[in-house]
Amino acid sequence: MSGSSSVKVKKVTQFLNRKYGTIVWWNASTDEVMIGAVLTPQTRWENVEKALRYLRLEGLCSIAAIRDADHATLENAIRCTGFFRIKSARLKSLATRVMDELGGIGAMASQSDDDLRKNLLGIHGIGEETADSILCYGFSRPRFVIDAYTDRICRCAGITTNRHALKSLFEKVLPHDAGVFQQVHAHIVEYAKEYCGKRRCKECTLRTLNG
DNA sequence: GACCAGGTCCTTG
DNA sequence: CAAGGACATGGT
Repeated sequence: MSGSSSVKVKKVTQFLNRKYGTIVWWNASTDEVMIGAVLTPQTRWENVEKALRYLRLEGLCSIAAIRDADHATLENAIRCTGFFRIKSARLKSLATRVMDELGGIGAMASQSDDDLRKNLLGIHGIGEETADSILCYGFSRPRFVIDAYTDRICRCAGITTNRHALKSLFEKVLPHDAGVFQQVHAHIVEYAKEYCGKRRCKECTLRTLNG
C-alpha cells in the first residue's frame, strides 16, 4: 500500500514538473520568509505581499526590527492579512525568541535540521506547517511543507490525506533536497489553485495518472 | 450576504 | 484524542 502511494507521488510530481517546469515561487530573505510564513494562515497571498510592502515602508521587514516595533504600528501594517492581533503577537513572540534566546538567525542557521525545527515549534503560534515553511524556504532545509493545497492534490490523486503520513511520504520519495522540495510544493500550490476546489476538484486530471 | 483564503490554539465532550 | 470555535480582513 505504501509502495503504491510512492508511485502515485512520483507520477504526480513528474506530471506537475512537465506542466510547470522550473518556477521561482518564493525567493526571499530568511527574515522575510519567517514573517510571511506567520502572516500566511487563512489569507490570500496577495494580501501577505501587501503587508510585507507596508512592513518594508515602516522599516519593519526584519526580525530584529519587529522585536523592537511598536505594537500599533505593527498591527496596522499587517491588518490586511486578517487575524492581525494574533499575528502581530506571533511575530513579536517569534522575533523575541529568535533574537533573545536563539542567538539570532545566524546562530539558527548553524543548527541541525531537527534542532532548528524543534526550536521553531517551541515558539507560541508556530505550528508544523509554518515551521516547515520556514525550514524549507527560509533555511533551505529538506522539510516538505504539507498545507491545504497538498491535501487537495492528494485527495484528487487518491493518496492518503493524513498530513503526517503525507509529509514522511514526500520526504521519502523525493530526492532529499530543499530545492526540489521547494519546486514540488510550488507546483502543487499552482495546480491546486487552478484546478482543485476546497470541497471538490474541478477538472484536475490527477486521478487518471494512475490508470 | 455567503463563502473562501497556503493555520494555530483553546475549550469541550 | 476528536471536534468545534475563535481569530479578522479582503476578494469573488
